[in-house]
Amino acid sequence: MENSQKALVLLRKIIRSADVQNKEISRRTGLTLSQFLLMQTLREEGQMTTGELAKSLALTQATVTSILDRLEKKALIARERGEVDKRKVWISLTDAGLELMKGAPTTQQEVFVRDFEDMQPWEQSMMVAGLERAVYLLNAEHLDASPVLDIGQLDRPPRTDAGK
Amino acid sequence: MENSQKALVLLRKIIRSADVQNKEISRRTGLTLSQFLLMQTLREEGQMTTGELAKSLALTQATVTSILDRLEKKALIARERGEVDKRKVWISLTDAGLELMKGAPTTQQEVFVRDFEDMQPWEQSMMVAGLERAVYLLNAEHLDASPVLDIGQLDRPPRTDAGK
DNA sequence: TCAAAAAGTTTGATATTCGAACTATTTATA
DNA sequence: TATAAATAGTTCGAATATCAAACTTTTTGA
Repeated sequence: MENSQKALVLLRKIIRSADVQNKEISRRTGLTLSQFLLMQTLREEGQMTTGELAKSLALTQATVTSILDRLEKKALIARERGEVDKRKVWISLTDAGLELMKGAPTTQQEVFVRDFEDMQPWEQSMMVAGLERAVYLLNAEHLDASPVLDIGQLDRPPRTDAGK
Repeated sequence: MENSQKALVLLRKIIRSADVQNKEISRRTGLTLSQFLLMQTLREEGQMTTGELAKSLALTQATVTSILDRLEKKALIARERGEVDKRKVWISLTDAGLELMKGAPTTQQEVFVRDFEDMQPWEQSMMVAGLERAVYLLNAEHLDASPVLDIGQLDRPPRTDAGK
């Protein structure tokens, strides 16, 4: 098999594996997968508008609105009409929402990290280098992604709305 | 940043990028995302049972049945009752289904392949090796959850219907 | 000033998704 | 060997997801 085909198959395996993980975690939190991914995005990015959420999740605004409706009913997110630009609606996690996401046990990732740290340094570097190269080819460097496991992310300074 | 955190960030970038791509592609084929992913799995794995599909996609059998219903109505997949084990139902792509998937040569993937082939052989090998290692780690953690047909097992032998 | 653009919601339609109950078949065991 | 348990798949009902199109409100640009 071509090397490029091998790489594509491996990438798809990574993606599928992540999908499985996300589904498991979302079930553990009592959320649907879409709700969980939306909450995860919010946790990473802080306050966002409906439109930004839609773009980040590759969904339409209408879809995001309907997911937000349900999360709001559960008091996991809050809507706030923009003050500068009154068309915008700023979404943020409530305390309950933050708590739920903090409690989302990323056991899977913990296992990944433990196994990773068992590898030889040269192996670690090789893997990171390989992944970096793949991300570059996928043109995905610009995508905003944080390591979900990193609890420190939770108290990232709130995004400044200024430039919006 | 820790190497392991770097790796997690890179993996998440790959996953988001793929999600966006998949949504684009599925729209182009006139399929929903779920239908597309199911067809993609079939194309990669060949003939599969409903249950194997469900496990591979991290869905319940009931869900897969309903997606299959719609794909069958469009004549993109075919069901065939197992001969050896009559409880099983073997799913395969029809010619039309194959054609549709062949015709979905994701532009993104073409770009990926072209760029990949521009790389030095040693770089190609490094990337494949890195990805392989990542897939291995991701698999290892999943093994305890579902011992049977694990997602993306590395060197799964080509499917033989005999023993089924 | 006012038409177009932008942000978000609503509506209506189809699809996804699950758990639970069901049928048919196979396997295990007493 | 009889039969209880397990396995494979479907059906059903209910909650969600998802989109396109139409709509409201607000901002921008000419």
